[in-house]
Amino acid sequence: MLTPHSTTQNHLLAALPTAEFNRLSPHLELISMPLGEVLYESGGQLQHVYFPTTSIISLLYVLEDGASAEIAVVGNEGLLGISLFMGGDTTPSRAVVRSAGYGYRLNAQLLKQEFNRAGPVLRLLLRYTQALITQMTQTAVCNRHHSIEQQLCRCLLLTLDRLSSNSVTMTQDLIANMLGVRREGVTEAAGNLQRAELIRYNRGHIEVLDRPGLEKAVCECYAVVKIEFDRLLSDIPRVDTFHIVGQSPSP
Amino acid sequence: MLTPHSTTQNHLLAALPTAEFNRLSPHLELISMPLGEVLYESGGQLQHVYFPTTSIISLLYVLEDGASAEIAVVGNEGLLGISLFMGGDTTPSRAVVRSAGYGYRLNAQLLKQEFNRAGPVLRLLLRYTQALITQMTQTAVCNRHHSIEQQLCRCLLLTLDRLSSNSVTMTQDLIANMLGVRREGVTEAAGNLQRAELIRYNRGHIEVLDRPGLEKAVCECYAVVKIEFDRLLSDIPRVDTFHIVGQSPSP
DNA sequence: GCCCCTATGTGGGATACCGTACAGACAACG
DNA sequence: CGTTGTCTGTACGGTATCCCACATAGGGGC
Repeated sequence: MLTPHSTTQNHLLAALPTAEFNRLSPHLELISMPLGEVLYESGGQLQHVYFPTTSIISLLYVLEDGASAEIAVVGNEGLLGISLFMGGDTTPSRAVVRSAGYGYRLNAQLLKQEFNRAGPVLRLLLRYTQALITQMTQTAVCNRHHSIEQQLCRCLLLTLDRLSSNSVTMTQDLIANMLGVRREGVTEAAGNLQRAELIRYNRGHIEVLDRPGLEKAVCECYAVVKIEFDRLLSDIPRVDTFHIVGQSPSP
Repeated sequence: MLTPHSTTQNHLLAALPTAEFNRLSPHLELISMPLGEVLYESGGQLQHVYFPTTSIISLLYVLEDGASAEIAVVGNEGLLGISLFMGGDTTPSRAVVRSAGYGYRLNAQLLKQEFNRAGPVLRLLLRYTQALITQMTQTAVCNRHHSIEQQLCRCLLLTLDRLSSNSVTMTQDLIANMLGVRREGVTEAAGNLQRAELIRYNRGHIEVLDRPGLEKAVCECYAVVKIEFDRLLSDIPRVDTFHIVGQSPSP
């Protein structure tokens, strides 16, 4: 948290061409996102879009009976609020901060205006949306076919990719909500990973000891999504006036 | 199959403003889509987009080990090939004809050109994409939390909505592939529905006897998606020169 | 140091679904 | 009219996950 905040920490903002970035940047507000904060409620009108930098946001779908499942994750690689420019104005899902941190907020109208110029911003956002769709569909299949333990690995790796550290703050209860399973199921899976010395667990703090080991234990879904994100978003033009620091996507 | 074919049978085509429709219509090819035909393979380049009229297409995701799951359905309400204009050029999913019929095919480049005019076609297609995203996310949650029987009901209702008849041609094996479960699981669920006199089953032919009964047996997922489709696509402007025949979405 | 709350671990019974194997039944085709 | 292949029904054991109940343990406030 001592690192200075910069809009370039968000890959989409960093990928904006200079002209577009300069139009938007005066309106970007840095905000803090505490763990558990609800940024969008299901069905609510979107007033802002969010560009996470150090925070991670979970798109959760909640059923009538309270059961839930995570359908996608948004971190410093993306943006929260795609339904704004897709035309719906509302989302059918809830957005919850899943890892505390910071992000930039932008007024919904301003983003819409920029989108409607039908220039590079539109193309960039649609590409990102396409990548997000891949993540959602992969989640659908993963929910059907893979074990809790595999999904826990995926969940941890998705989190690691969006953080610079290898220690994660998430209770088993929170993870259970995201995976749409019981807390006890997570306890068991986490116990297995701990016995295999892949992670160390302690009251809401997970330390990843062996990332390559996690990558061996995870299902194919993780890599598929990662590769698709890279394919769709790695060749996007970067702003020419500075370089991206830290977590740039691996080639 | 004796009904004359018209582009207006596809709701998206019917919703195009006159000018846009006139630009595209000379290039629309009516094609027949036999059951089981693969229109897109996972990872393949898209040469055409498809506007189904009487056919129904399944977006299937196939895992490395051959296991599969349906992530969305496209019928006369939509279009197949969104990743074309979203920027990816390829899809990570397979598109299979799940109910034989007809549809119109359009050259990929022509659709892209029209999309890039950034006019009503772009807005219409993005709205449709948003609706499709809802369907995908709902499928993800449904896969996690609902029983095979509920999902079978959903599958049948999705099919009915896209056909004018109430008899469906699908083997239990095909359904099992789409739901991502064993064939025997479908046999059992279908047996239950048959004993409850909701459907009648016979070697690949399902006759729906009691649609209201199916709607009572299905999970919430069906209605959520339907409502969202209506919300996003019901108020789209229709072509002013003719009326839509048949299967218009119920209000 | 003590208390309470939250987080985690454990266990036993129920259930939904899977994997496999096989039997009957209908249709198409010779 | 029989053969063959496809489609459907059934049965049995195995397993992952669920549901419920309860035990344990660390941490913060007092």
